[in-house]
Amino acid sequence: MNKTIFNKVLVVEDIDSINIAVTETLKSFEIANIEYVKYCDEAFSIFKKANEDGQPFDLIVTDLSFLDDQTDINLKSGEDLIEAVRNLQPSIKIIVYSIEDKSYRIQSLFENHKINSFVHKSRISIEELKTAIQLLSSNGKRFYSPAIISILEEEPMQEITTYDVKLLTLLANGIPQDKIDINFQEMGVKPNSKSSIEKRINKLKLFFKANNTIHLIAIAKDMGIL
Amino acid sequence: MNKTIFNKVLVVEDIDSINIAVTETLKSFEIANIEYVKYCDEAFSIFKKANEDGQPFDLIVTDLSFLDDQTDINLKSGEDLIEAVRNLQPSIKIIVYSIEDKSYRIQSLFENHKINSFVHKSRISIEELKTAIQLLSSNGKRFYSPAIISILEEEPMQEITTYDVKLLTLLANGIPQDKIDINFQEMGVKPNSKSSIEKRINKLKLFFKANNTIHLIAIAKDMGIL
DNA sequence: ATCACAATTACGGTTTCTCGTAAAATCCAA
DNA sequence: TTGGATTTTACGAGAAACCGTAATTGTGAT
Repeated sequence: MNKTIFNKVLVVEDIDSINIAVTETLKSFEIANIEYVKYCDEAFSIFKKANEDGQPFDLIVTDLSFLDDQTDINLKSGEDLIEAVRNLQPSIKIIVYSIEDKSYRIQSLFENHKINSFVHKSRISIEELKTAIQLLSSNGKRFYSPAIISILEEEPMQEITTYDVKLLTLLANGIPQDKIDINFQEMGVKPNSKSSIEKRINKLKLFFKANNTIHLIAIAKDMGIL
Repeated sequence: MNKTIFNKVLVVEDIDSINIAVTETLKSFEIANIEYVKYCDEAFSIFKKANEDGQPFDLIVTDLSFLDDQTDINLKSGEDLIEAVRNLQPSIKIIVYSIEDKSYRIQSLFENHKINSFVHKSRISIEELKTAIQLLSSNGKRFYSPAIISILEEEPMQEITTYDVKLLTLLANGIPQDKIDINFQEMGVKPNSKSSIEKRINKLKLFFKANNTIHLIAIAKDMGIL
């Protein structure tokens, strides 16, 4: 029992206490080769070497955010790592193990980064991690932490486009509303008149029930959009 | 060796993987009684009972932020728990083990909550946690994670008062600038004329190098002040 | 009590943002 | 291609925020 199809697993997690517990959990499965690292860049170089040596990993368990300890960092986040890894070896299975609970970001993980499972760091996350690995091994099925599923369902959030994110980002960076048209023109972003920008900000305020633009940016920050 | 003066320790940490690793670490010391919980409220009731039974804890290791899983939560954060515990048993030793890295919040922990040590969750935090316990046990000395010391030193941040935080909070909650005077009057906050509020916002914008109020709130959010 | 200095408040002109309306451009179906 | 609807852009009046200055109040030292 506890046998999986996985022979070689890479754990990417910076915080040592979590890294220890996850690695320990993996040992309860009969996995021949478990490696763990605390930096994305290190993870990618180990991954790349294994691939070139004909001994590729078949599962990665990774966090999303990492402390920046040192200079000269190439891959700054789990997203960056996942993208680099997927380019090199599209078939790799990826489980994200993270505290993230913003629907916007989690949806993006599945849609843009094609991750296989998302385990939410929580009071019962080690059990969920085991389940995720079992499911992925036995029939390749995805796993979402149940607590996350309800979050994904309750807020469609499809309303928010990349256009909105660019707009909100400029506002949050202190660009005055009536200078944003210039920025958008330079960036080649399409509806870029003062009027359109004004209207879009208004829609966003309605959507997020914000009293004014300041409130809007605060809400966007809270929701993890910015 | 590895002997400490601590006989009864309470670990308060919601994420199971971390909880496991911390508890395991404590077992490497010769501590007779280690208990661990995943909720602040549960922590306090256990703490209180131990105190009443004449078997009080002499050390608490706690996180700061907790997922809210359930309804009817009394103590919502590590700060709340620490305050409740300090009221009941002022002599208790408290180590905070957290990912927090905002100077504003950490300073407040030492100044307002009189914690004994702060261990920053990091790639080397388990070793630091051991050091913190040893130091506290042998000569009652504080421990700050070295990475945090540099953060505390580089930004004095004493400029930011509770008045500023109240002001920024109202702005972030969508209260228009020229209605804040009314709010402050109702709250009994002292300088509360439109003019003073305006001036204070201006100072904050200078201090944080913000182009406008929107930018200011975004920066405050990023720095963890809000 | 009085003076000097700082903090707080008041106020007016200017800029920026807001909101409604309407013209112009674009898109899509018949 | 044409008409109708939607999207984008333009504009102006009113509201809110910004900025400089000045009046008022408060505080501490003598």
